[in-house]
Amino acid sequence: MDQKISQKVVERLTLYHSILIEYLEEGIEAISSPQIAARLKIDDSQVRKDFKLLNNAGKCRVGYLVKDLKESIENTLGFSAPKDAFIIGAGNVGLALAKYDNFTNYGLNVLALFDNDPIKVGMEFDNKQIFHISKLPNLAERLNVDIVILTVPRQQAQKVADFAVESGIKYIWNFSPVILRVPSGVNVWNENLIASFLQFAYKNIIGS
Amino acid sequence: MDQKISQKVVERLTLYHSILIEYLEEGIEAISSPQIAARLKIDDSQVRKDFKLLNNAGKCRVGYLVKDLKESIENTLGFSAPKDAFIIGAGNVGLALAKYDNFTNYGLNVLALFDNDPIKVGMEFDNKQIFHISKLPNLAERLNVDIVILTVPRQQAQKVADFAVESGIKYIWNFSPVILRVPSGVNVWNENLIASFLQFAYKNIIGS
DNA sequence: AAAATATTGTGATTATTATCACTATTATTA
DNA sequence: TAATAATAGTGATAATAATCACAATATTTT
Repeated sequence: MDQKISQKVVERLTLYHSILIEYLEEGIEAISSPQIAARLKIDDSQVRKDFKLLNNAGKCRVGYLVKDLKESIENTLGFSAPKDAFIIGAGNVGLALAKYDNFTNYGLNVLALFDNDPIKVGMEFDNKQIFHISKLPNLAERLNVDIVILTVPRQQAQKVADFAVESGIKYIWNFSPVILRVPSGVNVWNENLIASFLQFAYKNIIGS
Repeated sequence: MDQKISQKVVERLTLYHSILIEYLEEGIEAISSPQIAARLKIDDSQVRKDFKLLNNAGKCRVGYLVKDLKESIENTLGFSAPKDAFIIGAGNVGLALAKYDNFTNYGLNVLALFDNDPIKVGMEFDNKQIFHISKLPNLAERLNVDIVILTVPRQQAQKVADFAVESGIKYIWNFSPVILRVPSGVNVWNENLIASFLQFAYKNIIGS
């Protein structure tokens, strides 16, 4: 599949999706590009061009069918292709994500958690067992998991990431505020909450 | 202050900052643009142009001073201008963020949490009290707080946001997967974790 | 001291992204 | 039925962002 859709567009697709859920719940069948654009404070032609990429045609004077559009976005973003993952780090963030069971509806199944704290190991959270980190290589191979959500403290992040890579992990969703060094072939996505707040603060509070 | 620095640059500044912390901890005094660029897999001239915006000069054949650069970024991003905030929603995500005490080092002080669950109200978490949501207007005014971190379930997000706005809140860091409707003058920053994962998955797993 | 090398700083170029302006179409209203 | 209005679709244009290329400079090596 050719990556014809840019990251910018993918980001907007997720925003459109949130709005479509709302419309669906309200029982509204059609939505127009100016309506969406107004909600997101963007240009309406942008919205139409994005939908064009999904091969989702609208109807003049009516708009787009909410149901079809939602399904188009879900197909494009891979909701229906379930991906199994582990969480490494059973701290507050790790546990919060483990209970975020909505993930499953979006194609992400968290199968288990890992930690090195003997008190946590053996416990269960939201039907997910917490294993000792040493069990990672074995379970990753047996369950064929190559995605981890990394929520360990900053100081341990690189070391744990190295271990995950040795265990065959190919995709790391990294919540530690660290730029991980990984070999080529391994993909990292950074979710730095503090950094995100700083961007918000700069845009709205400081830099204006 | 004129907003001379674009969001894209601000985003990179937060990434540079993570790397600078690492260098500082290792006791390395200088860092070069190619070093940073290699870590982030971006162009080195990009790094230099970003630093130029901070008025932070480098030295040929040596690079930039880690300490100075880090301070420049922190000044620009407002680390030293403390901002008080409330968390609304004492669920898993809310509690995880409340314990994320690193926030304080980055200029964000969480003063208290709010919830509508009578069991949670009155409890304390990481020295932060959980108040009933009805106390929000009063406390926001008394403590002069106009920033909230919204971590309530999707179904209640808009209603709670409306209430927060009525209470004088001007900045909402929104963790609910909902596009909030707010009056002009109120700023929303969306942190949709599921959407973020979908972007990651599309980029690396699906769309390639 | 001279040559080689690594690095900054930056103008020029290219690529990407967003906006504008307009036509075609379809539903609604007079 | 004709006029009006709202909307999709889209090429052209503008704005923004990233990359390239290279001169200037400082350090290191020979």
